[in-house]
Amino acid sequence: METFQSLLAKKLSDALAAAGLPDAGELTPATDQRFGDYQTNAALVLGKQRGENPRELAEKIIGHLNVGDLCEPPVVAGPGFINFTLRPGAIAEKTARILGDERLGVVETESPRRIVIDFGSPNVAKPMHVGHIRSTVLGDALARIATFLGHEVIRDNHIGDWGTQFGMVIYGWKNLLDQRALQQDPLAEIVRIYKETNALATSDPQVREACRRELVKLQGGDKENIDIWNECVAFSMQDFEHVYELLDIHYDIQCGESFYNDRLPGVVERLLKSGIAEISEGAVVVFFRDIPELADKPCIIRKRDGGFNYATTDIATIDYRLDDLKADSVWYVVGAPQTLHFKQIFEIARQQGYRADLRHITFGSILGEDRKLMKTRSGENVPLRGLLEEACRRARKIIDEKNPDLSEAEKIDVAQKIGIGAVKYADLSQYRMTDYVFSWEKMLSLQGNTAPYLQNAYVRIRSIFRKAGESWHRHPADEQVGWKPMPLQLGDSAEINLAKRLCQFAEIVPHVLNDFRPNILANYLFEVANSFHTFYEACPVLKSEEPVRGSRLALCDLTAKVLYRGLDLLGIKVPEKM
RNA sequence: GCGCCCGUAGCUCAACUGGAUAGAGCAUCUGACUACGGAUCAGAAGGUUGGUGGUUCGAAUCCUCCCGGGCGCGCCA
Repeated sequence: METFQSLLAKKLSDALAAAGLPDAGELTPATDQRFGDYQTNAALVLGKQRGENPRELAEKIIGHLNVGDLCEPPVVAGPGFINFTLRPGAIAEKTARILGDERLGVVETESPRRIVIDFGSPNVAKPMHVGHIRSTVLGDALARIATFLGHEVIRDNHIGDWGTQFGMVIYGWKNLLDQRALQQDPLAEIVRIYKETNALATSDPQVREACRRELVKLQGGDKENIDIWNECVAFSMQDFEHVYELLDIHYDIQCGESFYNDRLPGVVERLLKSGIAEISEGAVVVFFRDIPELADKPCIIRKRDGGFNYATTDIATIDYRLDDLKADSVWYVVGAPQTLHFKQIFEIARQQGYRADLRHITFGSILGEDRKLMKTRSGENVPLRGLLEEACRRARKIIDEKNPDLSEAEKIDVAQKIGIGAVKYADLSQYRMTDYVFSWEKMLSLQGNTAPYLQNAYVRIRSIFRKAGESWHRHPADEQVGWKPMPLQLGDSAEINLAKRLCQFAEIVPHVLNDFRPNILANYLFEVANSFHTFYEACPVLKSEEPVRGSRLALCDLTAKVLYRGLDLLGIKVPEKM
């Protein structure tokens, strides 16, 4: 199904051709309601190119525009914009058709790709903390949206389950472990011994050396150390799974760093053989002499002591994803501090001849109330699990106040949907590059541009349908077999605005992936909820007469569907009551 | 020192990638409750987009130089 935007873009293109003009400019939603619904700057661009008067060009283009079925007659405005205002009849017709479409008008991509999305990636022997929210929630939302648009998505959890920290964990396990504490709260005890060993190692060179030896034994396949490592990984995975269950985020594969161990020597060997890497000061290093930006920033892929580091692992990971998984594209949802690292390994991939689309999707840092960076290794981080449980507790408290009549089971379910939704939405509704100030109040506030506001709009609609009778009892997720689009009656400006908004869903969703910005979708959904509330105040639904009543119910129905689907694409659930 | 990112209303953030008079939400003020769920709605107030110079029909957006903040820069991940 074509969107208004794509329909008008085609008509514009036709008109330009008919006028003997080249394609130029773009057709976009109007920047302001006063300018109608859509606008094009084609005449401005052409005027500049050809040294002609833009307003005269605009008139000429309008003379060839054939949009009477969609719009009022287009008008020239300002320096030479052409403005389009949709006719209510066209909006009503489109709205009805979207209502009958399972995809709500969103067309699948014409060039589906296989995309590996690398997100989350917590470290073993450390609990997940607030710093993991952004990558996890953002990556999941992008995966959902890409899937909906017709791409084949592989969600990969690149767990940090290998590396020098295990020297310390194993040393601590052998020397500091408290068995009783391990049984009570395994991960907490592992974290404790890791932290204590870390402290010892910084002050005592002998401990540091002992940790290094444990690491070498682990890497050499020592049975005792491998067993300890396995246990630590298992305990950590249990903790991760609990968080993923709460978040309702699930992976297709979880190939952690250790998965690539036996591939590392081959990677280094191949890069040396092909001349991409060379030996420098005893280490194996890749230099980027031809790239000014990286010229003085070499990348070490084998340390002087023969050990591999995470650059080696990431190169092996790219090989695996492209050669074995046959990915066309890999998206790394990883914080901005690693920008240089990814530039390096992407460049190495390019030098090896890979032509896949590799993207580092960065995001800002999580800051504390003091506006300083929350440190990963400080040990003072807020555990993610506790944070999510706290969110649910706070949501529960509000539900108890606002809606005490719900059953206990409903309260538990609703509190989880609201609490988790609030945390996710807080992240997804803002531009990913800006730093995020962590704040309980901000995250859990149920006022304003928040998940609960959107959920409430949905709940109100569901409440209307509960009262409307049997024939309207379909759930928005249910299939609609045999739905016949019926003409809507759009009279009130609140109805027209809401309908236009709903038609834009198909324009917004694909746009999110242009720059990996779910906040565009979040803001759109907020506008939908806002338009709905305005409509809800201005236009009685159940009390109005047919055919207006049916038309308004249809509008409510589509609003519920758009909110349900839109929030689902963000990984946020909606309750039926709240 | 070099490189990357950021600076928008008192606060938290938008602005569909160069479009018209820069928009929301909190907070503040004024209205609307015998309510299709008020977790709402209508309205007011709030700005030299850090500063400067430039590019052009047009700049928060692009280029220059300053100011301020964050992050990174050979054997950690």
